[in-house]
Amino acid sequence: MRTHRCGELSRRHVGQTVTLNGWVQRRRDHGNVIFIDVRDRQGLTQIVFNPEISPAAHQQAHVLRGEFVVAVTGTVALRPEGSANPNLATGEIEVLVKTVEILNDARTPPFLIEDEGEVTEALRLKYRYLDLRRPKMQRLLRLRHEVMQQARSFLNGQDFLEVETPMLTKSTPEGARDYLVPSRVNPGCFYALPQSPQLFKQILMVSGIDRYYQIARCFRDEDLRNDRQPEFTQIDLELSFIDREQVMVLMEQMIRLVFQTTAGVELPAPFPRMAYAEAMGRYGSDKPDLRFGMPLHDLQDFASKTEFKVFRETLAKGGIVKAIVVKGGVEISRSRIDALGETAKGFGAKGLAWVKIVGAGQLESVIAKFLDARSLLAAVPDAQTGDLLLFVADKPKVVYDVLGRLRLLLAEERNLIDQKAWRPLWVVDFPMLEYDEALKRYVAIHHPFTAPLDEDLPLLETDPLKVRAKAYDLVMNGSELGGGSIRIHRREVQSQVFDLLGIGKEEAASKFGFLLEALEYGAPPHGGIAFGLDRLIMLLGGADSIRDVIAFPKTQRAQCPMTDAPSHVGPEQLKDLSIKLDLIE
RNA sequence: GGGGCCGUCGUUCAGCCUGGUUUAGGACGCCAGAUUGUCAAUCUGGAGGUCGCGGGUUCAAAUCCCGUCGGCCCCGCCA
Repeated sequence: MRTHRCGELSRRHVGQTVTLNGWVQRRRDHGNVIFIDVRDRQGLTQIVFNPEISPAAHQQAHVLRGEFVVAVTGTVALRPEGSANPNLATGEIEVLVKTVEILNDARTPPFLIEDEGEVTEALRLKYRYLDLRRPKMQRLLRLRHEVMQQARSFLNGQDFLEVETPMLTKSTPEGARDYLVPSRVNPGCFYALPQSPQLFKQILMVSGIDRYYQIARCFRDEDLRNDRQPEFTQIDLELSFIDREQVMVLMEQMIRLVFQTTAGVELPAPFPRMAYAEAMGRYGSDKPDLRFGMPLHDLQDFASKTEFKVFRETLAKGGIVKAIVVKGGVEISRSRIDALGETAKGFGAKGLAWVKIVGAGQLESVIAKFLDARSLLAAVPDAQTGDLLLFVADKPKVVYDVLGRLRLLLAEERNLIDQKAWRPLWVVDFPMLEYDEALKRYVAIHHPFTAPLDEDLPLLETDPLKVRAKAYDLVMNGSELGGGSIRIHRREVQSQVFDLLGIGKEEAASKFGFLLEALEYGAPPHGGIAFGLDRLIMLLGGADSIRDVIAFPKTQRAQCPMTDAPSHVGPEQLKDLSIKLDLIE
């Protein structure tokens, strides 16, 4: 079989007799001389069939077709003067074939195995094994492997133990919808596939594992998106006897190493930090994209003094007024601004006020007569002649959300994003709870095991919404790479939080009883974090869909076009599981 | 649950708005022949499509209407 890979031969090998195995990429038949590119994971090598070297092999070359699997043996030779191919790693040499063996033939593939020319994704997924032969997909799979290896090797070096946790586990309240698995030996009972190994990794801390990690598959039965699959992978870890500062410092090292070794990207040290309140106030997002400016400007003072009724009434009702500055935005047409207004309404705003600064102290706007140019420009020092200001007045949550999203949309539209920049950011001091109007109760922003800041502990009883958590998210270029927290390690605090979340004693006992009990047996202070591996690969590899970084992903309807999963099962299988179907039309 | 875009030879795209001039066209691929230096080889010739599916309007439907299936994007959802 093979002596070399298709990407490794160079002028060093000239004169050697080698055997290559691989797939026929392309055949160029010149009559007497036939060229074939043989491809494997490593690359391409041009092999030459010449009747003067081997009439038999030359004869056989006529039947070779794309994607045939071959073994070729021949001599490595320098290509003739002027015929080297500088675009090919092996372009200086070629293999003069003595013998060729067809290891397998192949049907004509439904699409070409090359990066050029996009093919419908449905077709790619049906023939995923062919799609994965394409260099782009090979590169992404390799990148994924390398990221995992770098993370593993870093964590191993830091004395972490890789421990596997169950896939068949217990359904938990809160969070996403669970994937359920019926239990045959316990009729009527169901396992849930883990949404994350959260509870187990905390238990492992109680077990004295001290430092745990796992490249963990997680399952969430929610609707899919461009960056969301029903099963995805986390680099999941947990540490004992640490505080959040130590976690962040350690994780920065890991992320910096991964970026450096797998993508050659040097990230700043240390990563900047930002409190949640500042992220929301300045960027309208808890995962701000720092590759461009366009911050939100606070207009409380200005709005309180203006004649514009909408602003004043919003303030009177406890709302806020903020604005973003679109540099050079006077050129934006009225119809485009109206469309932005519709977009803003789609995001939940009641409306979008706008002002064009057409000259020194000169405003152009339907509301210009209510506004004093001088005090507006004083309130928004960024704004200059030629700029467009967009205002939203509403409850804080709406203002942040709408302006935050407009900020991203406009940055994209106006090409303000530095595509080469890498801007990591730790977002810290998240609120622990928010109030869910629909459920009429508090819900955990991170999860119910997140510890409150020590100094905010008393607020748990007096003003729970003011309580900040020992949580941290790592954000890169506006997407969340990972998040974690220091956990509650004392039973009484955990019970208090469950009370606030409206999780009764009985429910807590039946759902998390094992964790609560474990906390009573000497649980060490602990905390951890989980990184979304798929999204990390997307960022590093420049992939525009999560499906491109997963070998066998699902379509938007959570189906696999290759295997046709999920599928119906026979009555015997259902009977074994004590399941009767009641399909709703 | 909701909104949007898309579906035409193996692939990809045009044609659709404004129904008939289309025997549904181009490129890539495929097949055959030619070809001794190509590497997205080239040249010549050829095969290949019930226009996703069903129904309707019409003298006439790829084209207009309704429904349906599938793909993608987004909102909701994703502690």
